[in-house]
Amino acid sequence: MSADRQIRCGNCAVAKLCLPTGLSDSEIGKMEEVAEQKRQLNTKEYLYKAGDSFSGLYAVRSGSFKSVVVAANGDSQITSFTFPGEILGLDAYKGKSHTSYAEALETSSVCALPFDQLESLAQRIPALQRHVYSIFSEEIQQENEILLLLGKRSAEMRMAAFLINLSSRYSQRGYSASQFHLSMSRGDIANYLGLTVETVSRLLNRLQKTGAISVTQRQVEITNMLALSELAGTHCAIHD
Amino acid sequence: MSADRQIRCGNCAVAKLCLPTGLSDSEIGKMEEVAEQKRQLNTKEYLYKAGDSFSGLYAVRSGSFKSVVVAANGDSQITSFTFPGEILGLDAYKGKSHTSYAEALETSSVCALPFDQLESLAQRIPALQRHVYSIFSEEIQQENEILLLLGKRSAEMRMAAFLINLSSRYSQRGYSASQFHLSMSRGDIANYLGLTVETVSRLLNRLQKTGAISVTQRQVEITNMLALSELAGTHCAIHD
DNA sequence: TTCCTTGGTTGATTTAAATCAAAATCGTCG
DNA sequence: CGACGATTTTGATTTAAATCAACCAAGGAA
Repeated sequence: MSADRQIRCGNCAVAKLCLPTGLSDSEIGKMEEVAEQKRQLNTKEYLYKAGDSFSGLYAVRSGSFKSVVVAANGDSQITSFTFPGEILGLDAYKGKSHTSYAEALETSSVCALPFDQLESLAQRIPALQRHVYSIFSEEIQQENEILLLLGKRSAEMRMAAFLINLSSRYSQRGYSASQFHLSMSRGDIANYLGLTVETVSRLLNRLQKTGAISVTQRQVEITNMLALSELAGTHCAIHD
Repeated sequence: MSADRQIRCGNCAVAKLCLPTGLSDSEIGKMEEVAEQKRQLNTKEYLYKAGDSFSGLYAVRSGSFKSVVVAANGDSQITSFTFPGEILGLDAYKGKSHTSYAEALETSSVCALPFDQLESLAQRIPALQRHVYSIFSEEIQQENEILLLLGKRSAEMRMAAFLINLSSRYSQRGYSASQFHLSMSRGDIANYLGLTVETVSRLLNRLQKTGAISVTQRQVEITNMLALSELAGTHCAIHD
């Protein structure tokens, strides 16, 4: 357990994403006391399952996850993919148990942030408090965007928007915006976008034929970002 | 301004929904100091518009609202309907400006909760702090449910689930679970459910023909709740 | 009253994406 | 290595819901 706590937020690669800016060294030290290193997770391992009691939030250090809600009749919907520096488990605070499960898409590691400790630390560090609110608020914003995608967009627009979203998140993390590896299966993409695997496969093919992207298995290269964003309909239409 | 502050949470009909339980009288008093009465809004008036700077949250006292995100190309998606006792404006904390607009669906009134004051009060009243987290967390849970609806459900299932959702929210507020008035237009319902007006109209008609509901203009009566929930697919399928 | 406008319904037709079906490719494990 | 299962692709067919097109009813304004 003591070994588990060897967390150094100060030199963590993703701290700039999961910690508020402008914390003093001593405040970072307090944060490090709260954060616990969780075990590494292998592909398909669960970080938590639906119904698990809520203990706190998780900050992804490496790898990636999918969050899935399951309906009474068994069918499920991926509500988000989570990358390093992003936070998991926000749905569970109310009701004190998880309403979704989180599954590792590849070998991944997380920091556990026990909520009671985070809460009392945030009580004393206003910047942290505000950061916690920001995290919640950002999650809501993101879900609003997906709602827009699922409610109003064609299959092709969804696919294009999805790739652009991934691209910008990778580049935020210092990776290439134009070349990246999909950690999720075609089935996962389909589920997330409210489509079928077949449609996803065909769409990737079509986007490749039009020259917007180039796909080899799970390796994606965006070869024409402008074309892709026009397909996504995310650029401003008022220009002619 | 002084008149505007005549808020009495202590005897507000919806306080049990928007305040945490178990606050002392003096704590309720503090809350009343923070809450400002906002003007009444008429149908189609905006509580806030996209881009408005974030000042705080709003608790609906009476009436109802729709929250709408607008895409770059102009099309819009209703992300939620909000009823008395529920909270509006959660998307805006991060970034300090609203990413959606909120429009009154009927004559409505709200309490404004300036976030900086709410924040510092919550800092001193842990129960309130936890309540604020709960509100955020619940919002995320609700959006997850709609995501499931939009991603995986047929038009009929969406419609049935929508009516059941409204029914349970009305009954929570002490109104009839089986008879209620829709404050939103067919177009709003269609937009929210990712359908067209025509489809919504046809579906309501079909549900009426099967005997699950009875509709006259915006007045709805659920005549067979079991049938409706079977159509919604929300009941547990493991029973035969 | 009559003319508009807005909201809602109904019917015919089209189409995007699902479904059904099969083959190809990949990964991994004995 | 070969074989089995899982994932992905490709093709043919179906279908649920969108689109297109009238039409109707309820208010408001003139």
